[in-house]
Amino acid sequence: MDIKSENKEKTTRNFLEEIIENDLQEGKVETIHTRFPPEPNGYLHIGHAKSICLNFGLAKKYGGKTNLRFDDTNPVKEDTEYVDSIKEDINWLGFSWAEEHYASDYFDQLYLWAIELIKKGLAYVDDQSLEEIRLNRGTVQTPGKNSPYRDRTIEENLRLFNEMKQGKYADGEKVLRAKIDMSNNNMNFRDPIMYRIIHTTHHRTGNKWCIYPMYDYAHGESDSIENITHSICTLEFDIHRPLYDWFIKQLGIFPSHQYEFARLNITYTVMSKRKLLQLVKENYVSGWDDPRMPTICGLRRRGYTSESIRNFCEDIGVAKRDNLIDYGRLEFALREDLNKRANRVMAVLNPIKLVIDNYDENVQEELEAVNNPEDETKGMRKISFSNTLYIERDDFMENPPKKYFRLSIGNEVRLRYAYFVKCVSIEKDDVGNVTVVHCTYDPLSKGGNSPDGRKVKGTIHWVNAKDCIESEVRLFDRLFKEELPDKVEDGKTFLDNINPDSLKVLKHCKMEKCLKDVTPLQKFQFERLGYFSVDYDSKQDNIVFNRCCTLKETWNKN
RNA sequence: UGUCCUAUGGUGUAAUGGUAACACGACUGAUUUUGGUUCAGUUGUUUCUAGUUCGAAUCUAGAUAGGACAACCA
Repeated sequence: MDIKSENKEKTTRNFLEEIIENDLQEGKVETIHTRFPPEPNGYLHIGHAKSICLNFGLAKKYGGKTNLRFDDTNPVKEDTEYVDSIKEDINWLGFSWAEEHYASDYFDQLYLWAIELIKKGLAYVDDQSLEEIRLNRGTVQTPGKNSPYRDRTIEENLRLFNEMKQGKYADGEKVLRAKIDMSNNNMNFRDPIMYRIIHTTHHRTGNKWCIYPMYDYAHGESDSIENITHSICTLEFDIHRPLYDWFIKQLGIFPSHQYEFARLNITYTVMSKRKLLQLVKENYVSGWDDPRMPTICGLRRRGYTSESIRNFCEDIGVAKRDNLIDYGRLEFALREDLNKRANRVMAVLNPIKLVIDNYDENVQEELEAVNNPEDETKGMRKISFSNTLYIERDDFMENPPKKYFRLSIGNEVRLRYAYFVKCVSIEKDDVGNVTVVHCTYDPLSKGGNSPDGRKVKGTIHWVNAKDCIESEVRLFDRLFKEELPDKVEDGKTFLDNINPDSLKVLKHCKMEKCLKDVTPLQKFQFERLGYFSVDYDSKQDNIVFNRCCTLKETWNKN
């Protein structure tokens, strides 16, 4: 354990750590200050977790701090429902922010700075329509054309901008633009829009404003106001950095700097908020927290621990090249964590009755079982045993293949923590399905070992049919059939790649009675089956378990 | 037919001009009262071409490939 954690200690640095260490060393900054800037227009997903771990992790590592700032500059998409869920998820992940801010807190300051830019001749009010602006912007290969309103006087711009703020104009009638360069190779420099008119109630500022700043104008300034030293974002903002720097330079304010990393992609999942929203709105899943969703709340409900998610984010590293992480990496992180912390218990998902012919049907005895072989402190528990049990239907075969270690007629196996049993006969129904497996047991093998030293190859799990409880179990498979759900032929969408069999609900599963008083999110390993987490839908008389993931299977791979 | 970013095993990530390594996966084997865990081992890598250098994954140039950019989104 010590050796392992020592080995895990990282001796190398990623590119962001290098930048920070250089900045610290050269005295460019005294201490670092990062921020996590979600727009409250959707739930956080595993890609955000990477960003959260980076921003909070880096600050923590170098003794700095991290702000939470909601990037709420577009009232038509944003809602307090989302700010609440975002805060909950960050906390659950195990991070706490130094300060909580909203871009909307800075609307007054931003407005003043816009006036300053107008006065410097660096911004103007444009009357062109949306279409005209788009047309005159040119393309990536051809330069744009100056707006006919580009050379209005400062006085006129000031008056018009004020009238925009007063609500004198309708949505889309006018915008405020930075006056930069309509033929710049970087499209972001072709007189980017700073303010647009939106007559919509904002979740925080209500109806105070009808003009709202665009991302490019608001983000860098917000960073600057908060003295953010390292503004870390994803690669697609790389091309915005020159503009980010331009506004800060023209305003002469605190020079925050932006650094970009490659966003997380995982096989068999989609990560865009728009698409996740669509899955929710169109009922492909039960909600943002559906256990098949890659959202933080979905993963939580699926049974992921925050530690496993943090470990995952640490393991995958960070760089500037595009990446596609195997879904199995996430599962590995979960298994690694749950193996240590989840108590083991026996449950039969697809039951078949097993009757022990030579065991007294009036007797019920108690046997001892280990709660967690990886953690002695978890102790032991009693499990009850009788002549009538349930075992997994898969654990019996009438005509077993070559390397089958489980029950078949004439074969002996160990019932975990109980006895050796040998199958002597079976019963079938009219259509030929096996209904009862009859066995004899070896009384001397109590606890699972025979005094004569004879070995059995297989050990199977079971529950006592006479006092087990029943519950519901939900099994999940990947939500999409394709590794890259977004990669589709013309005319198709990612929705065409949805896996129709991603949810399987099992009722009347048989459980050890010790599971009767569980609470949501409590986790167990059902021996030989996988890790399971108690779902929020659980009722006193119908506990629901979600399968987090299976155990690793090293046989039967085809 | 523009500008910018990127290119290391199957997948990720290191190596900061000096022995290409770590994790996951895959495959062997050992241990095992979970076909789990654990342990030991095997497999397999610098996109290409030229240049600089005693020496290049690393620096330079070109090529190729992938990605980003033409929202009154963030």
